[in-house]
Amino acid sequence: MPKISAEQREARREQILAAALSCFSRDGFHRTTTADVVRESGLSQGTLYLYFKSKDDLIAALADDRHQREAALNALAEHQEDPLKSIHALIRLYAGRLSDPAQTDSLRVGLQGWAEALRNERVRTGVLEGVSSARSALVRVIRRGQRTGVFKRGLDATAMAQVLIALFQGFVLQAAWEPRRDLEPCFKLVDDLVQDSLSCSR
Amino acid sequence: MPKISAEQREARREQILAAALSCFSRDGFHRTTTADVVRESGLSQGTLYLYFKSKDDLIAALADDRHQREAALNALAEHQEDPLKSIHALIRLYAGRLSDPAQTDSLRVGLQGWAEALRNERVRTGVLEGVSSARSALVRVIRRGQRTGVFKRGLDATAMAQVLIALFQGFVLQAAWEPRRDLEPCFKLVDDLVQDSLSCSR
DNA sequence: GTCTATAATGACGGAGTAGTCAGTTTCTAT
DNA sequence: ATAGAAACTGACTACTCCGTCATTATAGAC
Repeated sequence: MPKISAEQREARREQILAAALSCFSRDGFHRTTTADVVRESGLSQGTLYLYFKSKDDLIAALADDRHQREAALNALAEHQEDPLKSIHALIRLYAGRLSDPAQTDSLRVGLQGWAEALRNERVRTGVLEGVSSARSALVRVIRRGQRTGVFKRGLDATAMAQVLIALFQGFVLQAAWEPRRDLEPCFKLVDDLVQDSLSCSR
Repeated sequence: MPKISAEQREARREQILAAALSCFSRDGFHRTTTADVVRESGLSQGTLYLYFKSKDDLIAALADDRHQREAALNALAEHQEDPLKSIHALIRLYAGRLSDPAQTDSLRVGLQGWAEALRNERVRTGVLEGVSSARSALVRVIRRGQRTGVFKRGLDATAMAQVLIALFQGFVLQAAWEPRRDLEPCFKLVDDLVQDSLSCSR
């Protein structure tokens, strides 16, 4: 029989992941040593390897966690009645994340992950799946708006979704580089642009 | 007296930088060893250190190079007469870069650099200066358009510039992750959106 | 309390890497 | 030719880091 409960086990895991997030945010994946993570977590070298197969596995686990959370968020915003409200809700949601000091570590590590996606197949798959599912969600919202006559018909929904995603990704970069920078005017402008370009009511 | 001319010296330097770009694109900054760069360049371990102080210095030099080139590009597009044409030219310029197979290494390494900017002060400064100068260039173009009455007056030029930059940055990510993906519909859409939201002619 | 399986520990080995430097080659001036 | 300086070489060093494993600690069964 297990010496610790499943909850305790999960808590240990989270403890390591939290330590790793903090270290990775500070020093990046590659300049962070497993010893750093161990020190930050308060555990021991060996224990790390009871919970993760390798350092790469730890990185991938962080990425998985992140994408799971993101998917949940996106799903949340999608289920508004008014399609225009859905999109505005998404914009507000991301705007909030970018300016929330509690999420800077996550932002910074996310950016590291984007670079890592170029070489690490598992991270790459996660990122692309994340983008792709966000895109389909947006496309569904836009198409629904077009069907119900709230949005202009002529618009290329896929392209529009992709543009919105690129926009958010760019803001993530800028927020990660300069947490102080106020992106609020930009979000305001995007709100207006979306209104103008999507909505039939001018 | 020097044994080789300044041109030869510069050529050697470029030779190393080219090798580094190729290696970094393939394996990332941190999984690339100096031995890799040396092998790819056809020189020797010691020679690398005759041209660069350290591996970090090599990375920073690549970043500097890049930003120099980018600044030149931006300046080029800025000096169109018609402000709207300036912006469209910039869009086409970036669109071209993203789909040019000869530039994938540069794209991929650029993304690495964006992550590196979080920790490496010199890279960070370069990136921020690059963004900032692109932004001011865009702002100048937009303001000029507003003065001459081609663009809507009410618009927040700074926010608009920042939005455009975020957009491009997002496209860079997507192009780096999926070189196959056709972003053309997106650029088309951006063209139209810019037209709609900036221009007074509808 | 004792026994056993599970969990945790941390010192260590082996692999790999950045940067150096004593020696070699090559260019130029004379 | 030859000297001497500049450029180049590559084996080597000192160091770091990941992952292991023999050992120790601990929780629960009885």
